[in-house]
Amino acid sequence: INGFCNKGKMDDAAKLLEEMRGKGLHANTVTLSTIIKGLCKQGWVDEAAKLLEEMRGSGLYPNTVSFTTLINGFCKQGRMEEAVKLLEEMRGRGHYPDTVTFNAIINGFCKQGKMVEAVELLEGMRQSGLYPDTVTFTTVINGFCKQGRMEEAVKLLEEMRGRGHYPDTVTFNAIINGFCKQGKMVEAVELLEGMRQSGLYPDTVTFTTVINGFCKQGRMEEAVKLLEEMHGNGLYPDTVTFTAIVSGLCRARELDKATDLLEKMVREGIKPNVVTYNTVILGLCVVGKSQEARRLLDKMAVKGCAPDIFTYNSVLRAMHKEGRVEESMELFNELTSKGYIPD
RNA sequence: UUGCUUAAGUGUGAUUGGC
Repeated sequence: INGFCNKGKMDDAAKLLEEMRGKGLHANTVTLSTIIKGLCKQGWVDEAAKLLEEMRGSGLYPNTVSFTTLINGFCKQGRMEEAVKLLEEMRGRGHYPDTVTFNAIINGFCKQGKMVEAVELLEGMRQSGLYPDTVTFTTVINGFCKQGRMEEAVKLLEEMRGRGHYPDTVTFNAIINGFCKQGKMVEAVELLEGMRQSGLYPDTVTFTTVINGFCKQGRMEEAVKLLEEMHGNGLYPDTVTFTAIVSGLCRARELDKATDLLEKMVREGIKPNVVTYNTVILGLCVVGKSQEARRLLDKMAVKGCAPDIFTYNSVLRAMHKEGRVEESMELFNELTSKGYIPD
């Protein structure tokens, strides 16, 4: 059931649940939490909340994990008031929030850019007898990074160390990304090379972050050099890594190299996903090759990668720019008939 | 009864040319 829920296949999960019942097996708290998570992942948070509510008095009790999962679901939708209300409710029902619960809420505030609330909660956890952990600090550090407040991010990194918490690779990745987004590649590379001194190893995300930083500055040679360095570190580029470079090549108007790289990654057994295709399609559109873009849109579908509204928008806009009104009308009809909602 | 094992929750990277 967890496997299906993680893949978003709620129908299959329901079938298994049904099969369980048929065999006289009872769902338990873990089953309940698993299904709540599955519903939330689909964006069906209200259904998840209803499910938790309905389980009252059914002998199937939600616990701290169940509540936290649902709280995280609300947070992911930016529904912070409801998340906080649920926090109160679980307390009222005798379930104590733990560090994971707070981390979910703190992340929710960070994603809304509400750093005051996030820091307040980080400091206020103690009053609930809870201690922030590496995830808590990383969450808030990332929040500062996303706002470009790098001084505060670094200050918090030092503070967590002072409090005896060790940053991990994810913490560094967040900070490195912050510097990259500010165009401060010197600092980013320094951290990439310096993290070993903290006993930490860069991973695929670290390299991809810095590679993307170089790509965004049009420094493709340095990006490719880093890509090659990965192997020496026992790391392999993944779909995201390749997409970052493909995007850089598109930006640099090197469409031939971008399409070559797309084919190369397939040969190396790394599957392009919808973002990768969108990147190349947008690249083609921008240089006025809407027909080639259209062909690639059809091809991705054949390869089992469904286009999304982003894909269609790129091609539609390019067709209009090129004065291909009929083709764009045709494509528009196609997307609506396939059930896509124009945005 | 005791022990072991397994299953659920939180943080980081890629596509978003108005010029």
